[in-house]
Amino acid sequence: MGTTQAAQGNGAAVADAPEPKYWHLRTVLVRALDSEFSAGEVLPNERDLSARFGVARATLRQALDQLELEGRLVRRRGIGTLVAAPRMGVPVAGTTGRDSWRIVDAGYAPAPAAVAATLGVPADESVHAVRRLRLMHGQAIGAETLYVPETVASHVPAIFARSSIADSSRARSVLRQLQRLELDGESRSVELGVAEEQQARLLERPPGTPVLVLTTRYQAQGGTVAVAVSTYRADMCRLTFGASGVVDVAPAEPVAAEVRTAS
Amino acid sequence: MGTTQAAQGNGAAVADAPEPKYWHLRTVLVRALDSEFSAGEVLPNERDLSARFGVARATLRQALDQLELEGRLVRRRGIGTLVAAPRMGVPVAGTTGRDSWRIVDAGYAPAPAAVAATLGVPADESVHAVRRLRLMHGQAIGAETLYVPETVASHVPAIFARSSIADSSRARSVLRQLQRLELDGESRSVELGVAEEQQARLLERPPGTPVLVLTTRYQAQGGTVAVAVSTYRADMCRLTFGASGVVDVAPAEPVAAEVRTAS
DNA sequence: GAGTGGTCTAGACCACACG
DNA sequence: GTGTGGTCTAGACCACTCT
Repeated sequence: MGTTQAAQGNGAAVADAPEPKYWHLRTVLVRALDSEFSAGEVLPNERDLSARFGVARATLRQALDQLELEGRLVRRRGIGTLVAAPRMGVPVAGTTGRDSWRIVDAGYAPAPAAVAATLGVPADESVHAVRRLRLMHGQAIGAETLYVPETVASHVPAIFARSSIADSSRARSVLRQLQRLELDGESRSVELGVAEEQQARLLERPPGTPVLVLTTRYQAQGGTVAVAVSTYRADMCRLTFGASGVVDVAPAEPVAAEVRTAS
Repeated sequence: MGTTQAAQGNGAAVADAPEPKYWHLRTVLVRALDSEFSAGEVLPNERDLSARFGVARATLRQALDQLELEGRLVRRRGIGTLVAAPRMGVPVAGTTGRDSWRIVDAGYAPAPAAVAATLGVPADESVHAVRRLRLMHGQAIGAETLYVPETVASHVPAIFARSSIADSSRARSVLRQLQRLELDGESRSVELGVAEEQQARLLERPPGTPVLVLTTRYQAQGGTVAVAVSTYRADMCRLTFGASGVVDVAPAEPVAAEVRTAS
């Protein structure tokens, strides 16, 4: 090494698979985290770490980015980089379950196009929208917006019925009516997304934070009577489905299972 | 701008929320993608784009990283950056469903600690492991490893019974026996992960690719008789649950729903 | 003020796919 | 060879938190 470049400096395997430095670093750090650190501990700062490993800070950060995506690190501006606690198992309730939710606000406005289509209402028709936060251990881990057409939640007090006043009276009223419905069931989907400004603020994270987007369609009378779009912090949550909403035992972390593949 | 620095150059909002350049760029690009591009189109190359927007290439790439995480872009080395097709709805079958799976191989080896614990077998005890690929439209979208204790799949032909020979005979035998079981149900969980070398190879993606990790616990006779760990490409998949495994209509993309929040 | 992570730059080389 | 994305560097400033 002489010039300015670096790219695949390649410290370990000599000439096989040009493993990127940041990926190798990640592997090293994973091992260190597993053996020498426990949740809540503070890592050395990025400048020290990058010096210790002989890489540029940007490269080190690329490795830390990965680990943060995996939920193994938490970085706090002005504080440092901490070892994250294991992900929480977040039950996805069989019904509009009885968990710790905190109502944020509610309104009456046109739903996003995709939601309107699912609900089978005209694209520009206003619906009730309830926004709430999901809490766990006093932590905001998810933000949800629940969309309910007026035809479903028709008994909203007259004061709110067609206004766009936002408060928790409307929210409570809408939720109550939804719970009273005889639901045929729910269908759900999960995908990866990033938090936009609004969600990011609710989750107390910067915009762009990866989130698990859970979309729930509440079915009744042969149609979809409500849609909920929830965004859960991908770094902290493991969404759990299934008959029992109980705490689950296995974190299922070792993705790269070793399976003997030859004689 | 005169010196070398840049940081919060802040092109738009003058003095309000110091929005990072890359985030602003992302917003601009999202709009462009929505209005001026369609799936499969090739974007201008990164050097041109960064010049056009007056930012460093690294900054542009930060914006593209976000869009790729959201599954809106696909970057192919040596080719270019393409507009991604909308995510596929991937049904998570109610049972060991009849989808397009391709058996990769199978083996007999100790399961990862977490899996062993869930199965209720000693940590060092060998279990059957079947690895298969999930295909959709001829595309590999997920890789799964299924762990079945020997006590459950006991009728494996003698030739494979306790050897570590890996082939599809063992795989088929194990799958057949699992399907014949009377299952009480399955419980599942979904979390975000990154593909390690092995999975990455199967999914034809570089290591570190974000994946949705789906863990399925098959219940029978009051216990867990098998565990499957599946990793799905997070950029291409939307995992769908629910009574009907049918194609779903609403992509639920607009996460940042606009809810009137004041008078 | 000192220390931390977050953002940004300018320039370089590498690995890959194509003609 | 040419063009593309992928990796890496060295150095800088910004925003935040704590003392």
